[in-house]
Amino acid sequence: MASTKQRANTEAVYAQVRADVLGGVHRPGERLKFSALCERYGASVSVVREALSRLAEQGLVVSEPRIGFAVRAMTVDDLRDLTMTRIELETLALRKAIERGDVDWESQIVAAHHRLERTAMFTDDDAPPRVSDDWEVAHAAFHGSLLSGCDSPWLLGIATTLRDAAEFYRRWSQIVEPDRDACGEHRAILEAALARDADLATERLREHYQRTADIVERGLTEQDD
Amino acid sequence: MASTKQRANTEAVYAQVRADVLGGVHRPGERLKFSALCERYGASVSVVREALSRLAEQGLVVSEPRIGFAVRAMTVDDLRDLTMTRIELETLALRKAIERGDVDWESQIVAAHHRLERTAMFTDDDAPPRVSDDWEVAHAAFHGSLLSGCDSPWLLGIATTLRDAAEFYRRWSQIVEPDRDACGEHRAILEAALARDADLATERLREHYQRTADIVERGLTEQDD
DNA sequence: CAACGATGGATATTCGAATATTAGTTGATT
DNA sequence: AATCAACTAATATTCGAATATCCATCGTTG
Repeated sequence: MASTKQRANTEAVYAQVRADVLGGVHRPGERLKFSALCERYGASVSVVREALSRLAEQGLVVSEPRIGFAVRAMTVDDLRDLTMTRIELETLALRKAIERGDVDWESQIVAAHHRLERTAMFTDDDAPPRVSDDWEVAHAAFHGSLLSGCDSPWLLGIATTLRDAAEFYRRWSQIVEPDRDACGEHRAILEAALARDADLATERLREHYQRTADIVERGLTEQDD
Repeated sequence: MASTKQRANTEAVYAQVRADVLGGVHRPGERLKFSALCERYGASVSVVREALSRLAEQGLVVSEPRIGFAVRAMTVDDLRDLTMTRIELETLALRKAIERGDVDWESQIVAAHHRLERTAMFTDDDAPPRVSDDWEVAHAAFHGSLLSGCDSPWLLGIATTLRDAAEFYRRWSQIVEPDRDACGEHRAILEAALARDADLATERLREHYQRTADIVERGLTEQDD
């Protein structure tokens, strides 16, 4: 916002580029040129390069040495692999969370779900109804809180990486599915988790993710750009 | 090899720093100063910085903004979490590999195992017997090949990250365990995989990793530095 | 006409100096 | 003697210019 020529710091630029890739500012497959990015983020090549190489390390952008960086491309195969891996991993984490989670964890997931339920899913100002940023944040927070009880930094770290990749896909297939009761699905997962029914909770989580992936895949093959 | 003042390229420096961290050149917890690294690798700060930030992204080194980088510290808690996560994940991958793997995969694991079996485990030139680099490479290749049949880039990528972290621990607790029959353990895993017995193979893999982790943990608490 | 090589513009990569930050030390004040 | 501020040395961070590489275009040669 401030147009003052302040020194940019890597962490901020990194976070912004990441948010922009996740948020759909840069299209999948699009090349990310230094000149353009430096201007956009008001930083020098060094800090932009560091941000991009970190993002490349986590797979959100790809790096072709001596050629440049580009936003990760989306393919059906990759989406399926990602979905499968994510389901398996989160199943594992959720199971542990249900087994180990204490009252603190229960409070957290109840709170996160409440916030999600009370956040409007769509923007009402934009002409084409779009999923609101607030909802995306609350949604990620709810799913994150579910796993947080598993008490395994490694598992949580991996799950976060996979969630980011999945969010990237979701953003680009904003097919409005009016029939779908996402709210009810979340509530059902929450209830099973609170009831400490690991089999039921993980099965509901699996269906939830699979359903989303199917919608995304349909959108992907239809537009087919 | 040529000591000529050629331009260093990031990829090479990254690979070398990574190998040195994994190989034990830099001690756990040790600070990584730019001046020293630039000299050691004959590169400028930019390329060293990029290498370190990528390594930080995958958790092998830690970054404290404005303070510097340091090699990841080792703790018993982290080791246990890592081991558990790795076992769960590789179990998943191995199960899929056994289910989906074709003759090509079978050939690969047989070949990798043969090489491992024929590689000397210890160096005979060094005064204190140390696990040889060749064996480390062959060992990583064997375990990698076991999972390679699972046909899931995401799963394989995560497994590689975890394997690197585990290797880091292993390097620093080179307790010679003369009684252990590592060779036999590998053969047993191979045989179960070839027999397509997923339950047996994953159980043997789990025991194999758990045994290693226990040894590492013992070394960790004993030296206690 | 096809294949190959040269040329120039666009772009990524690397460098080293300039700048900002931290941490340790000295010296002054209470 | 203890506390804190100012200074200094060590170090990380950022910048923009210099360099190397890629890619498309055009001309040359067989």
